[in-house]
Amino acid sequence: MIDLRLLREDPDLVRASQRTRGASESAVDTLLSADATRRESVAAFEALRAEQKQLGKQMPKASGDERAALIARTKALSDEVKAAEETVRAAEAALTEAQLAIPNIVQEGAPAGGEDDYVVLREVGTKPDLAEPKDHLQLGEGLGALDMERGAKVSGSRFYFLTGIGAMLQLGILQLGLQQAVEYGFTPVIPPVLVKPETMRGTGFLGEHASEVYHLPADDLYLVGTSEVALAGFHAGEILSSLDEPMRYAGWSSCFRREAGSYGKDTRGIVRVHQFDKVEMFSYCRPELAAEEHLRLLAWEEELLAKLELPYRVIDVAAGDLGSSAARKFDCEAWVPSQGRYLEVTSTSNCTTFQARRLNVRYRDADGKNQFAATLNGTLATTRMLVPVLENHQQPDGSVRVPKALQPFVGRDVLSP
RNA sequence: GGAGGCUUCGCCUAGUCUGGUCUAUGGCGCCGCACUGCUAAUGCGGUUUGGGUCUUAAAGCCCAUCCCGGGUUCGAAUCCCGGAGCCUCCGCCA
Repeated sequence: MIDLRLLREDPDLVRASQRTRGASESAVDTLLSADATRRESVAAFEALRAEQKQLGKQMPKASGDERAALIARTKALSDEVKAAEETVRAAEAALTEAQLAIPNIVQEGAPAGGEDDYVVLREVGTKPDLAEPKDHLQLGEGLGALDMERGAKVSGSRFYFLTGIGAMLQLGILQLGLQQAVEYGFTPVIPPVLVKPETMRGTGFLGEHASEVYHLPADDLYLVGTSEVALAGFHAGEILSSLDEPMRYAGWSSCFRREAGSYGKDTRGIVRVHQFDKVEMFSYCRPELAAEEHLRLLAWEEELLAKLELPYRVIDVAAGDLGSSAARKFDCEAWVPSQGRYLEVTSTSNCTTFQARRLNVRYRDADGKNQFAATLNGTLATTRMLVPVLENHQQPDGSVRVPKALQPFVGRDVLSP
């Protein structure tokens, strides 16, 4: 959620942000008035409550008629206090609702507009020259690495088995990612993948993404769509004693997504699936350092893509496509020869203090004051990377060259049928 | 699954039976100051968090906060109900 103080001081900044996203400007005025209403109701309640406490103090000393009069007075006051409290509660609920309706303030420099208004920052690597590229599914099946049919038999569409060399390849990619993260000082984490509603809500995934999330009603738990959820919740409600250096975590987990509303989209192979594995970078840092930390996460993502020897491009995602928590987002898209297009394989978001405000993650600054931390996340390695890895490194005979960095994990330099 | 115990301002802890003087005790830690010819000891002071109000700002004042949510009451850390977490024992499973 956005900072109400900032909103009061500079509502035009928020309006401008809404404009770049193509989102509602009137929501800003709704929030402003909800804020004013809440403060009025709080003041009214507190005045009554102060009187009640004042009179309550006289009670033990009073006796006889005086006491009877006091009780009569405070009895009436008691009802007024309860009513005022109820008003405050309603005002607070209205405020929260209005506050949740406004997404994070877009970082300066992010392109305005919608999904197609991204800006390509750079293209890296050389696309392979393939006469008739096979797609990852053909290659994967040919290698005995991927079994979609049995995935569907056992669990339904968008489920799959990674078998033999496919399993090794995926583990290799993930381990390569985790190893790199550890080298750069990340704390590796294997988090729970089932989380409580408050954790899911705190990270913002029960808003516009609610239909994407698996819910287990018997236990009222949610399956995470990314370990970002658990890593963001890790320090929820805490005051971090020092944040001079960013606190960096690398979460390794399975991820679950319902992919509701994507029927007919990316139905072939493992591009879009209900369950996959991912190593996710997550960083808590001081807000003023968030922008540079964001670039660092992006650089680490690119470093991994380079190790996988993939051609890719980096895009600066347009404001309208950021999602509610991000102020800025960069995607790395790997080249997919069979489709002749780039495919998103990693994504890094700077959530500034938006997510931390909801999760109540703070740190003590140099003056000893508590401030909300900034949170950032970025994909390091994921199942989806199997697609460009198989396709870009394929050879005419259907074998696949293993990138050097993966060879120690996979145990061979060429995968053949 | 059953029974019991616990949860207090960073940590430990008093207070809960017997509701008001709890504006929550003490210790440890931490911060500041004083003193001593150095970082030790001692003394004094400060030290939950959030919100409101006022202010250029600070201070001040007010409200909330004793795991969470309800209730009883003029008044709840304290009594009642529900829930969560932790611990112990029993059962079950491994």
